[in-house]
Amino acid sequence: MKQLTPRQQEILDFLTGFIEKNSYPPTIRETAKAFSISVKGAYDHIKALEKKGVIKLQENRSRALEIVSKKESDDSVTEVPLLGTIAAGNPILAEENWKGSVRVPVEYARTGTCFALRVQGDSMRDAGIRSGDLAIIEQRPTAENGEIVAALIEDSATLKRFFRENNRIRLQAENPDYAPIYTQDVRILGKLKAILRSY
Amino acid sequence: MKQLTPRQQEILDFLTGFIEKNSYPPTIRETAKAFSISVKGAYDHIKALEKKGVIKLQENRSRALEIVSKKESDDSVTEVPLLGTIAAGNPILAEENWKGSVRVPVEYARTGTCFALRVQGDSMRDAGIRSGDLAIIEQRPTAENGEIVAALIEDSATLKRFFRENNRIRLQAENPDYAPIYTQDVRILGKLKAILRSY
DNA sequence: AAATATACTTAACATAAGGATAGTAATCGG
DNA sequence: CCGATTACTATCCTTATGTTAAGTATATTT
Repeated sequence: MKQLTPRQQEILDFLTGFIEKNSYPPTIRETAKAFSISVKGAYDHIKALEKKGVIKLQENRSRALEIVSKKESDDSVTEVPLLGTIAAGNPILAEENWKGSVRVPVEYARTGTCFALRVQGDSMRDAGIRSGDLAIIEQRPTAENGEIVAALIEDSATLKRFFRENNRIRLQAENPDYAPIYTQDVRILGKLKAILRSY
Repeated sequence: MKQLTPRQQEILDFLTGFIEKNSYPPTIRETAKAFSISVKGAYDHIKALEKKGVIKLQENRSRALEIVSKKESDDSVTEVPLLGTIAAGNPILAEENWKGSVRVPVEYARTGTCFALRVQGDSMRDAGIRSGDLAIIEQRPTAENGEIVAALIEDSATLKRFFRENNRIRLQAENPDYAPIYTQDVRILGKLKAILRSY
């Protein structure tokens, strides 16, 4: 990474400060105004910063500016991906399923093998799991009887209690309003490790 | 802060995920595209989120969106004290009450003002709170009607739903087997911020 | 001396994006 | 039953914004 000129450093400081304050980057015009220079002046500076590799831009998009810097890591928490709808064929951790990521204390999740789901519906109500809760799932292809698992039912991950019976699998909700699901072929995504709820 | 609908939660998850990934927020059109809905559809959702106070917008500026809770969240985890039996006279955070400490991601607790309790009993069963859960409490001397609070009852901290009535306070369990407690004088330790459960 | 980089200017353009208007349909609490 | 809220569609308008063009002036490097 090349050396920045004093002026470029000033511009960069402004960008960082702006993001710090507003949580989104400034437009080129906002930058221009802050330094009382022309739009093109600011544009050139920002392009120069991109060329020197300290920021990244996306063409033709407003405020699409990212400051390239070190990512902080902390070993008492892990980041696990938060998944949304899960397309049937794909590996569950595929980009398409990704909805964001959440930080979880290591006590609750192991990096790499865990992911998070936002609970929808009250089918596990009597197990104390409520709509809106964050479920931390440890990836596993199968489970023990009685464990709560995340299973793929019609393209969406659902929490149910798992029971292997003679020639079928029973997925049991924990709410009398829901009938058990019997199936020979179900994709088990993993087993429930933790529930996090915030008020 | 009002409750979000499932759809609104989805939208919010997308916003958070997008920012996580790109370091700047999406435009309304990008949001619309992600959900394959119209621009106005996405616009309404975002406005609804603003109205509910979970995000902040600036008028007439592209991507000028800030997620409110994320404001002070950056430095990952805090340690909060885990309290056991609480001696009546003492300040709750007195050494004697300490049973250890737990690490919690900052999203769930603010340092200094929060502490943790291990839930005992099933009096809050119907609120999805179970024996063994870890409750994160934010210290407060009082609470709003309907909030779940930790109150000091006979030297031990108990979770109950709080209601201020004419000349008394009603502490209501969330389980028909438990009668409400009426009292003129109760010590409110704080209000429930989060529930963490591990399997 | 020529080429390149820095640090700007004014002007113009295309389109990305926010926001308004109008309307449909379903759900929910009083 | 009514009004409010949720969850959208489709069209339109205006402004905001990235980007290019064309140019000036001063340094720095080759």
